[in-house]
Amino acid sequence: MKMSNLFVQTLREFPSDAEVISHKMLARAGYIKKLTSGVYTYLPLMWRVLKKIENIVRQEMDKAGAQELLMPFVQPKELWVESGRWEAYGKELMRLKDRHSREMCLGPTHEEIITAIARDILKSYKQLPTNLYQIQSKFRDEVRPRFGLLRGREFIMKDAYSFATSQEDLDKEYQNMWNAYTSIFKRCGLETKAVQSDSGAIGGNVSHEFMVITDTDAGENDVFYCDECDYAANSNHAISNLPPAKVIGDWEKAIVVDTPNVHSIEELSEFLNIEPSLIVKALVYIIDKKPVIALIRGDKQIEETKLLNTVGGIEIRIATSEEIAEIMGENGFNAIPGFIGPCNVNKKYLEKYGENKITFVADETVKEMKNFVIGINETDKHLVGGNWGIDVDLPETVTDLRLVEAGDFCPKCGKELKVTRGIEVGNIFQLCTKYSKPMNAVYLDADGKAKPYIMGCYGIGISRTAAAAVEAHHDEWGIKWPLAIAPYHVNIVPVSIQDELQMSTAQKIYNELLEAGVEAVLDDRNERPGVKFKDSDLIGFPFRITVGKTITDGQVEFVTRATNEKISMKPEEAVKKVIDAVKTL
RNA sequence: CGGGAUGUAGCGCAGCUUGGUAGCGCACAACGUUCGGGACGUUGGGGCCGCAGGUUCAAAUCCUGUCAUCCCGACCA
Repeated sequence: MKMSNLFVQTLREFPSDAEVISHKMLARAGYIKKLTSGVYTYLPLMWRVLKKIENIVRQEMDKAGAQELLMPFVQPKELWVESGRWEAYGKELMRLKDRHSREMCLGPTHEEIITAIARDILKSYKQLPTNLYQIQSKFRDEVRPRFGLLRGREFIMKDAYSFATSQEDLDKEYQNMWNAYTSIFKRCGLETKAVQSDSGAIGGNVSHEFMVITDTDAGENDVFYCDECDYAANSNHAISNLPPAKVIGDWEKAIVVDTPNVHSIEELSEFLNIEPSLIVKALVYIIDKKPVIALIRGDKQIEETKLLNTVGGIEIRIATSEEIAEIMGENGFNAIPGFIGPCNVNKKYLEKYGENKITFVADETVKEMKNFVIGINETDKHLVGGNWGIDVDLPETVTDLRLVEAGDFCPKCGKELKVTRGIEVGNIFQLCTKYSKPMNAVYLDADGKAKPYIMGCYGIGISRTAAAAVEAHHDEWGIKWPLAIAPYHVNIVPVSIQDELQMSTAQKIYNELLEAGVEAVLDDRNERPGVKFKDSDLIGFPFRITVGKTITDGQVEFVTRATNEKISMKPEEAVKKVIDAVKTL
């Protein structure tokens, strides 16, 4: 490709609406153009990168025995009603109506469709196991799209779905996909860590996310990991053992004390001069419009995903002061946050809301607490020296709701956990019968009985992987693409196109590389050398061959973008170096 | 959905306080001088100043509404 023909416009400045480095770089280097919030055009350079990632994914998926197909992007409501997700998926599902007022949606993922296809075709255990995948644009109407390609609304995804007759076969396929993913990301030049995660709206039991580790804002997930063993988990799923803390108070018996204007755990611990770990913290949440009060040890935080899963809800948020007053405010109690508690709750307002009555849940940390401090739903008062079963009833539901912190102990080996940020580029789920059962997707087993498929699903964000690669590989001058996913392998830059020897040598190098199957660009523009070098660095060609004045001595300059190392050598050596590097792919 | 901000040429911005019919840099086109890390000069093309109302002789500028975009929070494959 001649640079003069390449459809690209690099910018002198970063666009003002870009926040993270991958977005800034890709926009400035002419890879992407925003159409509307969270929706981007992939310009020719970007499309080449995406196709390369797709091809790596395709090769590894095919090698792993999966078969590619392509499902429709627009989907009918009926299938989503069958799976129960027309209600459950929430506002992220982009819904629309056709001219007959039939309700449809844009595919955010394809479990419903693939399950419907499978049940029509996979009738016998003899056809199983099998794994089907596609690479396609998805649409999710994100509340707040941001970070360019990292969290767009429209994005390209590879999604695979496996069908098996047993948990053993699912386990096998899960491991098979795990291995394929490891190869895929490695080939893309990305270091990833597989971490345990919550399965979210997709549902199911076991799941792992493949994270590109990056300690920047672009990493939207907190990952807890252990250096000593292989434990690693997303914060929404991580568990830990706690360092010792004081959980038994010094009070002889339970008494109510005045705690005027004390609204937070911090203030309360200061006021009473005690450890926060002696206080039972009560937080009022609204989950799917119903009030939920969650109890946890005062020095710990609630992990909302865990709470949501415990209650079985979809939408979660902290209640407003007004709502707390509405829900809890009775008997002269102002219901100011800070004095809420599970005890002393008037039966009247437990029942007042009918189906929306208050649910109480507790984190495991509170169970072991004794002689503790707790809110009793009375303004400016707390109970000290309280005990479960005597002064306060422990909620029926006691489970892990706690957000892990760095410094907690690894649940596997007991060493201290560390935290880092990660970009999720892939995930694998064991769905089991989550979709096959409600959708009545069954096969006939050897014993002649109809059984639901044991399913798994496996996703890779193609466009997100490209952005993550930029996050991982760049410097102040621009992108440093890994060779395997770079839009072109090499850029050949004659310093002056007026110089006949420079130009003819560059042209010769270019021709030789093209003939060898190398993806080369010849910068034949009548620009000053500085412009060409800046563009070359910004666009991120893995190699640059500069043909300048030293060509009179038979030398060209060979630049490796990854290290910015420059070496003087003969043209034929430079050609060989590029060909050799490309051969390793 | 809460809080904050911004919409003026492809990109980055000024002009708005104090209304008088739009400007700068980059990019683009032409010519000339340049030519190893984003050159310089001259000339030129490109804007319903987000949109709709209102006030006014006159609105990019003041008022109201609306839409869009971005940031923080909330939420999240």
